[in-house]
Formats: sequence, C-alpha cells, structure tokens
Amino acid sequence: MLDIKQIRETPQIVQERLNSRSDYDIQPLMQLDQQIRELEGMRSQLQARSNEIGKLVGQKIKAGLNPQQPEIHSLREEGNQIKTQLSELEPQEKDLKAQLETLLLALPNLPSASTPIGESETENVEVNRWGDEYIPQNPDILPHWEIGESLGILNFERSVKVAQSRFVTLIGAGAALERALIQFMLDRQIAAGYVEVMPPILINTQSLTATGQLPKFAEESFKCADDDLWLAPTAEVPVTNLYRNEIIAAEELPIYHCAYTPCFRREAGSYGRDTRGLIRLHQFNKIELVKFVHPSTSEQEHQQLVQNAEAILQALQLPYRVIELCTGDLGFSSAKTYDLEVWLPSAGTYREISSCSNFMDFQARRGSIRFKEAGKKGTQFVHTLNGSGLAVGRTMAAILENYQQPNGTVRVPQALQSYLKRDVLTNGAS
RNA sequence: GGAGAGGUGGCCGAGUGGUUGAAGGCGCAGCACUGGAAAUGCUGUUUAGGGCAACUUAACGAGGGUUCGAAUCCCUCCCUCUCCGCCA
Repeated sequence: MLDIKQIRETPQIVQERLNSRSDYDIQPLMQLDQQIRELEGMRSQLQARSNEIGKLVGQKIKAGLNPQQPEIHSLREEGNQIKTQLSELEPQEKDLKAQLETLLLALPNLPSASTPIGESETENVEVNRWGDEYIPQNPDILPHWEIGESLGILNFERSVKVAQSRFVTLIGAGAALERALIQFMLDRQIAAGYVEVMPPILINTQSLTATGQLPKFAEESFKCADDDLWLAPTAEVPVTNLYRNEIIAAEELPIYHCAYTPCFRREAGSYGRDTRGLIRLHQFNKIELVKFVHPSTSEQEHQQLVQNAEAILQALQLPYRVIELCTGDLGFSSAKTYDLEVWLPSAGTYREISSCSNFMDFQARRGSIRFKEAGKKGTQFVHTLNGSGLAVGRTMAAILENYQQPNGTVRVPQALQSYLKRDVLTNGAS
C-alpha cells in the first residue's frame, strides 16, 4: 500500500511513477482524501464538545447536583443533538474511508528509481549471464518430460487421473531427486544465515491482502470455499505474515527466513502455455527466502538475496542469466525485481527459476509490520524482500535437460551426489 | 462435535458506567547516589489520524446498541485456552 501522505504531498511524482507501470489515475483518490479530512475535522470538533459535556455532567452529579436540574438537563439535550449530528457524519466518513482503502489496496507499488522504464517483458534488461561453459552442446537434446518419463521418474498421465492436468507424480529416483534438492537448497540457505521455518500453507484472506495477492489476483489462488482459507501460492505469504501487526525491536533486524513449502497456483489465463512438463504446474515445491530489514539497508540486502539464490544455480552448475524487470513487467507489490532464468536446452531459452524482489515498505504497510528504534519517537515500517532459492520443480527440469547424456541417462550434479547417493540416473532407477 | 474459561499497553496484570489512554509490576531510557558497578531512589516510557503550533480525535479481540458519558451494561461475530469425544 502506498502512503496516503506521500500521495497527498507529491501527487505528480506518484502519478508519474505509477504511469511507468501502466495507466493509473490517482485523482479520485485524492478527492476522497480531501473529503475525508474535511469530515474528520467536523466530526472531531463535535466529539470534543461531546466529551466536554460528558465530563461536565459527571462533575456536577458527583458534586451532588440533582440530575433533574435544568442545567444538567440542557447539557443532556445538547449531548443528544450532537449525537444526532454525529450519527449522520460518522457513516459518511466510514464509507469514504472504506472507498479510499479499496482504491489504495488496488494501487501497485511505485517502481524504484533505478528500475528500467519499459512497457513489457521485452524491455527487461539482462544484467548478468553465468555458466555459458556448462551449456550442453549435444544436438539431440530431449525435453525434460521425455527424459523423465523414459526414466520412469515422472508421471503426468496418472496424475491427471488423481487430480487434473498440470500435476505430476514423482517416482523413485524422481522423488528422491526432488527431496535431495529441497534438502540441498535448505542446507545452503541455512548456512547463508536464513532461519528455517515451516509455516502454515493454508492461509487467510488478510495474509494474502498484506503481501498483495489480494484483492486484485483472487483468481490466481485456490480457495477453500467453506473457510476463510486459501492454498498458499508461495511461502512468501505465510512467512511475511508471521510478523503482521507486530512492532519489532530495531535490534532484531534484519530477520532472515527460508522455508520449504508446496505452492499452489491456478494458472488462470495460461491455458495454452507450458502444457507439458514441470514448468507450469498447479502444485510445485519451492524454497523461499524472506527478509525483514531496516529501510536504509534494503538495497544491499536485495543484492545479497539475489546472490544467495544464484549460489544454488552455481553450485549445481546450471547456466543462467540475471534479468532486471522493467517497470511494465514488475509484479504488483514489487519496487524492484531481478529474475534468475535458467538455461533450458530443449527450448533453447532461459526460463525463470527465481524471482527476487524488494517490496520496500509496501507489504509492511499493508500488514502493519513495523519496527521501533530505542529512544526514537514512533515506529517505522520495515522493508520486506523475498526471492526463490529456488523453485524445485524447475530446477529438476533444468537438471534433467542440462545433464542428460547421449545414452538417455542423466548425470547427477556433483553437489547433489552426496545427497542422492548416486552419480547417474538410469532407467529403472528406484 | 460436547462442556467450560478467557481476550486490556513491549510483557504480566488491576479495573466500581463519570477527568481511566487506562492502577500496580516487569522490561526499557534518563537522572541521582558510587572510584566503578549492584542495590536503591526520582523521572519518563502505547499507537494511529488531523493541525505550523497550542491542541484535538480515535483505539481495552471485531462490529453494532443503550447512555449526556462505556474497558465496564446489552446483542452479534471472531479468536485463544482447558476438559471430554474423535483422529495422524
């Protein structure tokens, strides 16, 4: 959520920066704000008088005056009049405030000053590329789902029977590989300073609103109709919300968490895309990194977060590039985002495997996550950041494709061999 | 699912419908005392909105209601805890 004060004080700047994403009009919002403040002024004057009357009556009765006295009677009369007036003003003010809240919740974050301006993903900027030397030169590369199915470690057909399309069942070495990747990634991120958490993955509406998935993107998440609970689309939501409505002592910052969770996405509107394989599933596993930091450090924390995610790809010797998203492609809550894209040889392209964002105080404001500096008056909003470290299913896809050998087997990346207790995946591996 | 208890400030915990934004304690900060510290004493210490400011408004789980006045009374909802049942 944007700061209404910032909008009020520098509307042109806010408007311009929003427009760098797409078209937004903050005029209605500013008018509402103006009306609200006028109403608020009137209302609080009336309430001040009402409080005064309340005190006066109390004093007089305590002093032994008869409650039926004319003096008290007229005060009561005035009190009743004020009550009538307030009963008209209050609902108006409430209604306008709710309207303003609705508008504010629908506004995306302001892109950071350093975010490249652009309309769509075609204007994203490549900032780094790593591991060219690991790109396989074999011309007969197979897509990962074909390798996985021929090795008998992935099964899509039976998963349709159990659930729907866009689900997978991992079998034997496939399941073991997934589990090894999870363990490997967690071990690395814990060593990098992240405290592991296993949060709830059924989460309430408030939590999704705080991180920005709601109200705008309701159709992207699975909802449990009988309860106010949703399936988490990413561990970002439960982990960030661990600290919702809290005031953290400044000394506690920064807080780093990593979490392994399944993630659930409806993938509405992507019907034709990535229909095969592990790339776009309704359910997938992810290791998420979440940081709560002092605002003055969030930029360097962001760089470090990206490096923590990159370290996994490097350890697995998977070629990737780093993309900085342009203003038009930036996620709703993000001020600045780097995507890591891993090389998928069968497609001959890089595909997103991690997205590392700095949300500044946007989520903290929506979720009221604040910190207090000793001796300083008031509180400040923390900055939140998060990134995948990494998406596990896509990592498996990348390994199957980049490590496949001409005979149809798949080498196990060296860093994983001790986890998987083998160095090659062969047909019939169990 | 059945029965009961409860939700108050960073934490614990009082609270009679009338100057209670809230006693007391802990914690924290400052000052005093000390060579220094402990102990002790004094002072301060919620958050958010509006106003240049003086100041003012709101908030005791949430939302309604009664009243001149509600943390306190009434209604609805939510949540937590305990016991029983069921269950991995």
